[in-house]
Amino acid sequence: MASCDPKFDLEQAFRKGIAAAISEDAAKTDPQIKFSGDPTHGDYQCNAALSIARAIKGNPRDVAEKILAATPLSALGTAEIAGPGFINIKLAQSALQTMLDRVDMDDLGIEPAPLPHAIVVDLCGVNVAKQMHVGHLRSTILGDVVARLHERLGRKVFRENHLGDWGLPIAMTMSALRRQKRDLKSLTLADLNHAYRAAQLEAATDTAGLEAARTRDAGPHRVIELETQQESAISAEQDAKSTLLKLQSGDVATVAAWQKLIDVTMADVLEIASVLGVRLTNEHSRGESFYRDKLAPTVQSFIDHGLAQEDQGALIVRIAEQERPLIIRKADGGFLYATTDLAAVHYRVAQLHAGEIIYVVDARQRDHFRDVFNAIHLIGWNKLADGTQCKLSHLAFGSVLGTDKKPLKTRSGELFTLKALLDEAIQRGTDQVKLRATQTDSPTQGTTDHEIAAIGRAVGIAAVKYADLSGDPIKDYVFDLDRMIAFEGDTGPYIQYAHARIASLISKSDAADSAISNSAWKFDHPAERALVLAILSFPATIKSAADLGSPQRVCAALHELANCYATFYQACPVLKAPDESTRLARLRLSLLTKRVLAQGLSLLGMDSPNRM
RNA sequence: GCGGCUGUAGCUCAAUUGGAUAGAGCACAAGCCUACGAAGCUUGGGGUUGCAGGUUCGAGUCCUGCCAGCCGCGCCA
Repeated sequence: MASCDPKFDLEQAFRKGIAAAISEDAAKTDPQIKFSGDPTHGDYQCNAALSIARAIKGNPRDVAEKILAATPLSALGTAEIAGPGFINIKLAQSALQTMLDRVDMDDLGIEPAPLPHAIVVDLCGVNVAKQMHVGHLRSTILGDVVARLHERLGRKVFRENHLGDWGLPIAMTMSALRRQKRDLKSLTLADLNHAYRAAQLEAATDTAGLEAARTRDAGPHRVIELETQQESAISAEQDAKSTLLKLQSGDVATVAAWQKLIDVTMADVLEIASVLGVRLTNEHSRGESFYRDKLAPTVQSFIDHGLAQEDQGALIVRIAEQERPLIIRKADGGFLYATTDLAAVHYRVAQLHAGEIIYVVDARQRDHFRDVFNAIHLIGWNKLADGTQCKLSHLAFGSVLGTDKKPLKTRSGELFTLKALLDEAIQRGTDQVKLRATQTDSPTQGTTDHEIAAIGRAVGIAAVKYADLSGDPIKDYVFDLDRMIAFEGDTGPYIQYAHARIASLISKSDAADSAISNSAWKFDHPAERALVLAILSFPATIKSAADLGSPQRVCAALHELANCYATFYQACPVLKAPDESTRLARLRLSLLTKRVLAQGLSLLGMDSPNRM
């Protein structure tokens, strides 16, 4: 099967050239084929001559000459040497046509790249009783897109929603609810969230205050005052601990209440996932409680391997060259977050046969994951049955900040909920679609209310997701409602717009599909050529986006493609092309662009409506 | 104190992992709907890439040292 990737073909050719002109050794290094940003430099360039020249102490231009002379470019195109030793390549029309034929198939040139083992994507990670806020958007959609990319390449993916459904916080919430005498039957997530926050405040606030007062030698009156406040917190904590004990020992009423909290939380999570177009259902939920029976054996394994030791009553794992150990059992005998994560890795490798586990989790947990991964390596739980090693990676993302660069809060002091954001986005999207549908000459005129709602939703959601996915995940980002729900410029709706425009063009053309798909490729105008190159680079972008876990690459490629199309659309009349063969060729190019755009949007979990 | 991340146009972000003149969007200014959707296109202004060194044909990218901001740092998750 011919390749549809100019870069790949050029790499093959230049490797041969380098092997013949320099040495087999030199050919093993990257031939450094890059897409030319500047069309005056050709389509692609080979930058290998410069680094090879240094290695063999030769003159870069001479080296480039030699390499080029030995490179079997043949039908691929022509090349010339420029600057200090760049080899600029202009691809031949015939070669591009062959590649277009390859892309213009059912798989759009994206060939399967399966892996021997499954990939686990740990995403979403909400806590029971906590409402999803905008911070959860990132883990959920980043994880979903990473999963989609791997799935598209034919890889087995497990989406694991490592729900925070076990431990003291949930017990605190339960005991708070009981003390408030809440009827669990009519419980909403907002109530839960409220109780959760109240419980957190009760327990946390004044511990910190008291500590501070003591360490800073505050006056005795202040300390006593705080200690008095502390008493209620302590009694609340006692109550929570006894609730936790009941839960852990399987007390029927407590377990039933616990299940109720999970149900209420999950109903909301799954609804949001559905609105977001994220593939996440109940079957992907494997929360902390799933591992509860595996915690003691996990700790025992570390003891048996001689990796755990007691320290100040707690059980710790020492990690080389690191001052702070990883605590796997508390002095009171309880287990921690880290214990659960260790057990989860074990399960995922041993039972799910994961060749890679990708944790899509907040960057603040970096140290935690580093320690857990190190502990896993120590005990060897990353080894698969066939002897290969599971790769443990943390796809860390930054925090969501307000425009004042402080943690996001609304005026009331409540966190901005994810639901509120999505509702607003859908509302604005719908308003916009509705407005356009009433304008004369609008292609959406006569659209039913039902369709308008569907399109408005697609546009609004795409805007929000694109805003989050198009940047580097590691950076904190400033939450700006207007920016996240923008429909113009470098946005999701911009891509959708290019797609809808093409759909409208094709339907107006009255050309039979077969006539379009049987026409000959033709692209003489620079805008057409740029569009062709953008199409051809897409499959490789998908592969690298999957391997690097970078959805932003997909966004950038789609924006580039949509932008090339917009320029082409402006410069090259399609329906009123000068002659029939040009008309059909441009229709074919448009149709292929439409399919690639739809594919890209789908990988980002966005709809591609035909009208908007 | 120790460790990590970040610093690019007025604002929000890119930069094919060391390549040629650092690019987009927003905002601003000027054009383009009697050719197919103006959620669009074209053009313009706007930069000492936090600072100072270093490595080399070549640095926003790698190294060293500073500065600033954010985050993390034993029995919460």
